[in-house]
Amino acid sequence: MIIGHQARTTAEPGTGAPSTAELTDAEVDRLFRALADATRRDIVRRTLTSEATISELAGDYDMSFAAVQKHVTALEAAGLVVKESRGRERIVRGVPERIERIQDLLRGFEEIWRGRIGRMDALFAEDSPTTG
Amino acid sequence: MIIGHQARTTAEPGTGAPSTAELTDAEVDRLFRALADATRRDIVRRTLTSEATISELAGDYDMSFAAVQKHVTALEAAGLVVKESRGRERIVRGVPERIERIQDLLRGFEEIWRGRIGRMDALFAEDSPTTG
DNA sequence: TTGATATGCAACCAACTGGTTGTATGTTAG
DNA sequence: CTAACATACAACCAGTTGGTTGCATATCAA
Repeated sequence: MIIGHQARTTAEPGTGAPSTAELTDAEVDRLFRALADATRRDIVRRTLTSEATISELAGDYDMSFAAVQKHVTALEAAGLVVKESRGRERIVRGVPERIERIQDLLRGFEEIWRGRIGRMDALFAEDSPTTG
Repeated sequence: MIIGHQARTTAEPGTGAPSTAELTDAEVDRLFRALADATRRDIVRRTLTSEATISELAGDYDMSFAAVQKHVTALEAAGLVVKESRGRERIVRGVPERIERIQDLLRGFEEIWRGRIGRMDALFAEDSPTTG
């Protein structure tokens, strides 16, 4: 069906994480990979409800400060959180728009197979008049 | 907020991919990781619309048969596709329920921050009677 | 049986991940 | 200034990933 799927979307805007605009394959990769870790999912959940410093986050997981810091960096690269400097601290906040973006992506998948079902319905409709 | 987040759900049902039942952290990991690759996303898209053999899939990507085979194995382990034997061929089909499951997960995230907004609305409601 | 096709699987490899420790730098408190 | 705190970052390491090739096995076609 598709061979050059790695060059589907527009060029990379700079490996950053823009809020609007199409996502490149690499960005979608980063997005899903960032969520493929329970600690990172938990950090996202946490920072969606209330902001937290890296120290606060690090205090709640059974790993080093540096490890948590790297998780936050991965989430930031994926655009799932943003960091803001406040004095010597870094405030981490979840980015709901990014979650919605993933939902959009999956809705795309959903439409694909809904489309298949729709076609099946059409076939049934040719046989029986009231196939709901 | 949560420390023992790795032991939230029920025990693993056998590293398989059941259609119903709660997903363990490890299963969610596998699910997101499986989607963190453009080739695998493309295979899922393809097999959601129409089934395909491994050979057919392998023919469309610029990599070896074995590589595509491993991608399919990863997707199968994540429950995103199922394989069925038909003679010497293996028919690969996408599993829409699994996509829906991820949507459910993300909807959980959405509710978290919607909850925050809801609380903000409540605060505004105390000040002005017709906010929204 | 023979040959072509479709798959499965193991061994191998480079690159990446997810953790560690150590050190440097910037910021706040006395 | 000095000490404590918060962060950044580099180096290191074991395990995983994503690709390869080669070989074994099963099925289909003559």
